[in-house]
Amino acid sequence: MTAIQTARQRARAELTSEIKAEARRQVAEAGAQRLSLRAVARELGMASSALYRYFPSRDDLLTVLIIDAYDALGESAERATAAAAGAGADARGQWRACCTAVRAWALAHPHEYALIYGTPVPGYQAPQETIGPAGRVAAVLGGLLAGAFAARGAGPAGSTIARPGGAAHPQAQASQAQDDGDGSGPWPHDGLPLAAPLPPVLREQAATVAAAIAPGVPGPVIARALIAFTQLFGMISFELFGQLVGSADPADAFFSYSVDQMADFVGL
Amino acid sequence: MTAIQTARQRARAELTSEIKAEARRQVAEAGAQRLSLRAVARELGMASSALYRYFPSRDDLLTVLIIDAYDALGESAERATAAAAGAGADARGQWRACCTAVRAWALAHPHEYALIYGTPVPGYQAPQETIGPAGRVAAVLGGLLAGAFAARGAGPAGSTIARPGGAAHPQAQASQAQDDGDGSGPWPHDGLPLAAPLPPVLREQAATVAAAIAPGVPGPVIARALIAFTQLFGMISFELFGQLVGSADPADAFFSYSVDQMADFVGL
DNA sequence: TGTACATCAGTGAACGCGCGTTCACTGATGTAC
DNA sequence: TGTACATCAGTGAACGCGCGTTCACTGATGTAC
Repeated sequence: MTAIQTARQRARAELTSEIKAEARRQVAEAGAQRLSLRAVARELGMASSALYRYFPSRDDLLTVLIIDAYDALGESAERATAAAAGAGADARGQWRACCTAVRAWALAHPHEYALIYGTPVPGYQAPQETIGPAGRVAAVLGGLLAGAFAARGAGPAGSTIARPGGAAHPQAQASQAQDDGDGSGPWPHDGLPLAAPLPPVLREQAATVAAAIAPGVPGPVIARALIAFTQLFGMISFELFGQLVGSADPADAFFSYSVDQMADFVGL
Repeated sequence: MTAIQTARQRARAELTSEIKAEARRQVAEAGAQRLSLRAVARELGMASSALYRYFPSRDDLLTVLIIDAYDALGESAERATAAAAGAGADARGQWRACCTAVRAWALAHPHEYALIYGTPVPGYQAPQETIGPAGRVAAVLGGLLAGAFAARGAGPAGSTIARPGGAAHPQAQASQAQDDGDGSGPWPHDGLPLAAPLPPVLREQAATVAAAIAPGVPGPVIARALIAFTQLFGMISFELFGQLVGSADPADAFFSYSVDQMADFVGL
């Protein structure tokens, strides 16, 4: 158990990743349900039974691929967001960058996208380990909201990421996560009233989400962010799965427009 | 070819629908990819080869099930909307009824929902016949918008479906489908500016959609309706596919809130 | 009304395929003394 | 440093399964004269 790996350990690590790579290749090419241990083994020039030294079953291999896909998507979103921030983009610009990266990744890896956001494999139960990676995109967007909210709450002096046309409300204070009441606060909603107060159940769910990934953001904004989040993935799924044929296909313009509208919607 | 069916014709019609029913049962229970011609034949007590007298291939049987699923969902949405209208609901109430019916159907028939809105079966190409049934829900919502828009454009006298709190703009006229410019018109947007004019591609796509299912509704409203539409199905898919676990699950409150927000968003 | 023929439903065997997983085994690598 | 033993990777055959589809066939139903 030293830092120096034995030859065996190195070989094992290498083969493990070769198996994953080949499996990923098959999923990318033909979809998750066509993933076959025998085909992977064949391609790697080994007996199919040998794979069982590395993965206890097909489902376990699938789980690893799912985690990898979530991670790849999450990393792509994080990178794009950070790059936008580095280039001086405000919160809205970063939101755009994140959403655009998610779509770009999905278009580039449609079967891997389907693996994580499409129909779940029947009988397959996502294990605990997938939860973290699955939340990375949400964490990025939640972080953006939290950052923007904190900056605005701090007043004009701290409003480096305030939207050019957006009217900050300097009189308000930054709220905490439990301040998820009616959403009246420092948030410029582009004139859109956050009218409907959250029903109790949603209020608590929003508080949980806020505590996890968007501290300080009030409940109604979280609720809207959830709406924007489901819209984002709904739109991408529709595009990939052919549901936009006959309406917004090709979807570039619609996507771009939607992202803008949803950024308005959440108050960025 | 008379109206009177021969015994053969009656038997054929009956068996055809029995096959479909059994196939539907299997899909409902285990998902589309588990649908097996042999299992269907087994359950019906006949040789598997006999099915080929009724359906030329497994894919054709699947296509029929897909069409049936679209039709069942569409009919459910249409019924609920009509019932709401019959009960005196305004356009917004009908919109709610339609969305709620879609979700209810999806929750009651998760595998059939996945069959039509989940990951497409690899290699399967949806044939022309699916297009009509696939558009029924969209047609309902488009019709609601068109009706509401026409009523408001006609002024207060015709505003039988005007929203109680909604401010109609009596000075404006009902626009035609090609009046899809900046969205300034008789539409009360709850203070939300339809600021961003549509880019050319989206503008044309919106005009096509409007011409098909929502005549007279301006482009920006169509674009927002498309956003609401993708949000609706994105949210339902997330709920069914387990993506809301840890945030808005159970999703009843979130769903209801979202429908309200999106009704505001499209100006109902 | 009766007969000859065509149409069609349904059968059962077979083709050819691929899959996940298990198991007893060989031989190489690593480890403890 | 060398030896005895334990660990582990990989093999190849086999189990048991299910699938979609084809084909030659039998026998019943329908039709034309």
